[in-house]
Amino acid sequence: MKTRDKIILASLELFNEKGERNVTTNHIAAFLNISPGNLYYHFRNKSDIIYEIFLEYEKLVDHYLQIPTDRPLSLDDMVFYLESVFDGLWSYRFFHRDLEYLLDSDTRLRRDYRSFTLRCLAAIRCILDGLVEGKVIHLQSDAMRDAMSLNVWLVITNWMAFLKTAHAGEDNAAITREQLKQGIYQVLSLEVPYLTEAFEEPVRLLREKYRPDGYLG
Amino acid sequence: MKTRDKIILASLELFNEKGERNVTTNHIAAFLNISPGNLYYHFRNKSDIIYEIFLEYEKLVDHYLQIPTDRPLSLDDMVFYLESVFDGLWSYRFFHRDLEYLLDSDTRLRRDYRSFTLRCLAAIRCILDGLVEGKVIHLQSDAMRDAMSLNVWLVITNWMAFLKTAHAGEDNAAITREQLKQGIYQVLSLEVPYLTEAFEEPVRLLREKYRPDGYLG
DNA sequence: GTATTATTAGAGTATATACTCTAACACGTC
DNA sequence: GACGTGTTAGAGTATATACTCTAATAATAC
Repeated sequence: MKTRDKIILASLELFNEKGERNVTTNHIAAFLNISPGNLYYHFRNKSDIIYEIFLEYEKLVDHYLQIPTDRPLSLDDMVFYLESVFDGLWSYRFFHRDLEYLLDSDTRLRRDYRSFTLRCLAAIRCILDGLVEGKVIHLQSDAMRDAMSLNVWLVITNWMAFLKTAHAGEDNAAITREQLKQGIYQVLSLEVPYLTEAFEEPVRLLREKYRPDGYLG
Repeated sequence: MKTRDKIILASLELFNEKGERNVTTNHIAAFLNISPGNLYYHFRNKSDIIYEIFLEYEKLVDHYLQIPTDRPLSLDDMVFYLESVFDGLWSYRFFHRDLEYLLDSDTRLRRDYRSFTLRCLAAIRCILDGLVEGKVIHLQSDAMRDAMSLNVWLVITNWMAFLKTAHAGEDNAAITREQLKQGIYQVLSLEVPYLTEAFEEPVRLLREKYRPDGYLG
């Protein structure tokens, strides 16, 4: 593998594990057994590494959130989208942790992340529209669909942070991918009141599957 | 005013304005025209300042979230709680920004913040119960009330971060207290499907009042 | 093989950061 | 005015951080 790619991979791994703030360029170089000079040959600065990681994150999510608009959506479709998004969130979980700082120190990232957010919101809105068309949910008003989309986004992007703070464990509270997926339960809860009768039971079962098991304990 | 209190106040102001990560103890001392030695006479380290600020934040929110359980709650009650919580969020807005890092570097804060979160969740749950009793909303199942409480919490605590990222403005995007309050619109949206018929119109009007005016523009 | 370019090592630097230490000052008490 | 306690100044330090520079090595082209 090319050194440049190794740097990106190692950075992502270290960022996810320790948080971007706690990982210096020297750490990354040491982790890879390369010199700082080498690292800086491939990247002008730390921000550039982060930006590169963001581009991959963006690509991944954009890939998964290609919503077909020529057909209604099923419950399975929705589960697929949720699973995909939470997978992405897991793989790049460092990102939302220090988001504000990252955006403040890189205007390019700020611009791109903003449009990424808007794209995600639009995709969520599309999914809702598709689910309405597929008679999974009913959600008449346009404004309510928008409000709902945004709430879905807020719940998804905040779930990881909530887990980290609510977790009873030690400082080094290790959140698992499984626990993260329990955020799906919360998103499904948002949809419950809008379900058509036919889907009340299927979604009940689905939520059962993702139900958290006492993270508040 | 005592120097100790001045330090807390100045720290809060600088943290809110620039983010905790960008504010050093030397900055705080310089801002107050006192020496670093003086600052460290009053606080053993930066974490102690942050912890002290958290205690005030906690006290404020705990004060507002005293929910009477001996009577049903009205719509006005709910608006009061929402306004209060968002006010608190505004006054201590630096806190949620670097939350994970802060909790990682101070186990005492981690412990206390966790119990604070659980208390807030319990309070939200109480409010929902009170609103059901007051026939503002209907929400039968226990599990759904819990899920709803958590979603309310997730939306509230993530609203500020969302604004910061979605804001079209420059790097130094100045979010206003008014924009923050628009988060209330999102919380009210969560409740819409559960409203009793009598409260559909009042809440519609209320939401109108808080409706965002094109932050996505 | 030689010239050129891409890659790498590794020592080094300017700056910042959290924090310390000592001496002085303020202020009340007796 | 002497003593004690609480407060403050300000210089200083050990460490870390992001990043640079030069020279050497590998890869590629011709």
